[in-house]
Amino acid sequence: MKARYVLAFKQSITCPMPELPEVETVRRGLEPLMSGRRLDRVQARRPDLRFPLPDGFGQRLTGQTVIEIRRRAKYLLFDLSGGETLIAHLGMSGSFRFPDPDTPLNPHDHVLFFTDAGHADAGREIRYRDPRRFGFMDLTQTQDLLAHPMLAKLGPEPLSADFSGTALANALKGKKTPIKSALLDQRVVAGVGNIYACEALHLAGISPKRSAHTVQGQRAERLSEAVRQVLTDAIQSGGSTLRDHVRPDGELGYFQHSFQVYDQFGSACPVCGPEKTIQQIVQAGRSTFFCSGCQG
DNA sequence: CGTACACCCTGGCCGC
DNA sequence: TGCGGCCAGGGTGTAC
Repeated sequence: MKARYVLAFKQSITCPMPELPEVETVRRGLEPLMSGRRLDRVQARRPDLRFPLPDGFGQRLTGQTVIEIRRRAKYLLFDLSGGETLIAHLGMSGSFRFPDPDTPLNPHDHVLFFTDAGHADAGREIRYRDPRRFGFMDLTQTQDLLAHPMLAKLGPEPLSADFSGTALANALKGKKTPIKSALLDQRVVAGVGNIYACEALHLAGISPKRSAHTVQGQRAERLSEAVRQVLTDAIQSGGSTLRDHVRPDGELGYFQHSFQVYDQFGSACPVCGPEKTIQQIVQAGRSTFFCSGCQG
C-alpha cells in the first residue's frame, strides 16, 4: 500500500454517520419534545432534500398532533393525528436541533417545526439541519406505511425477535458477495451501516471477505449475536457519532463512541494486541476495517 | 434474477 | 494563504 493511499484514507473519516443506534438515540430525544404536541407550523425552507418534498409538505403537517415517534431501520416515523405518517431519513449529515429563541438560522437548516408548547429549556422550535442533503422526508398514509417503497423490502429489525442466527443464515443463502457487503444489504438485516458491519464482523471473528453464503450454522449464530451486541452497546452509550451530530436533547457536548476497528487503520487490534494492526480495504466502494489475525 | 457501480452532495483535509 | 482535488456515506437507478 502506497503511503499516499494511506494518508488519503486517514484524512477523511470525519463525517457524522447516523446508523441505527444514532437514529434510535434521536428518536428517544425527540419523543418527549414532540410526542403529544401539535405542530403549529412547519416550514420547509427549500423544496427538496435528497428528493423533492411531497406536495404541500408544510401545510399538510401544520395543525397535526404527533401521536408517536417510531423507528424502522434508519427511518424515523412520526405518526400524525390526521392519519398520515412523516417518514424521515437522516442520510449522512442530518440532525435535529433545539435552538434557543432567536438563534440565527444556519444555511443548512432546511425544515423548521414549531410545536404548540414551549419547554423550560426553550425547546419550542425544532430544526432539521442537513448540510449534505442525503436525508429525505416523505408523507404517507399510516395504514399504507409498510408498503412505502423505502420500507417495503427491509429485512428484520436486528434487535427484534425476528432476527436470529437462523434468519441470518437463510438470508445469506446463495449470496456470493462478501459477508461485509451482505450486511449492508438492508434486505438481509435492516439498519446496519458501514461502521457496525465492520464492528460486528470483528466481534464475531469473521473475515469481511468471506463469501456470504458460507456464513451458516454456528457462524451465523455468532454473527447475529455480534450485530445485536454492537448495536445495543452503541445505543447504550447514546449513539456513536462523529464530529457534529448533535443529540436531540439539546446537549451540545459532542460525544464519540470508540470503535474496535472502524477508522482504526494501523492501530493494534484490541483482541490480538500489537502484533496485528487494523487493516483497511475497499469493498463495494466502501471502506472496510478488520484484523487479519482474529478475523482470518 | 443477482451483482456491480455511478450518482447525488458538501465540508474538511491535504498537497501544491 | 488559498484553492483545487479527493473522499466519506446510504439508497436508488441503471447496466450487465
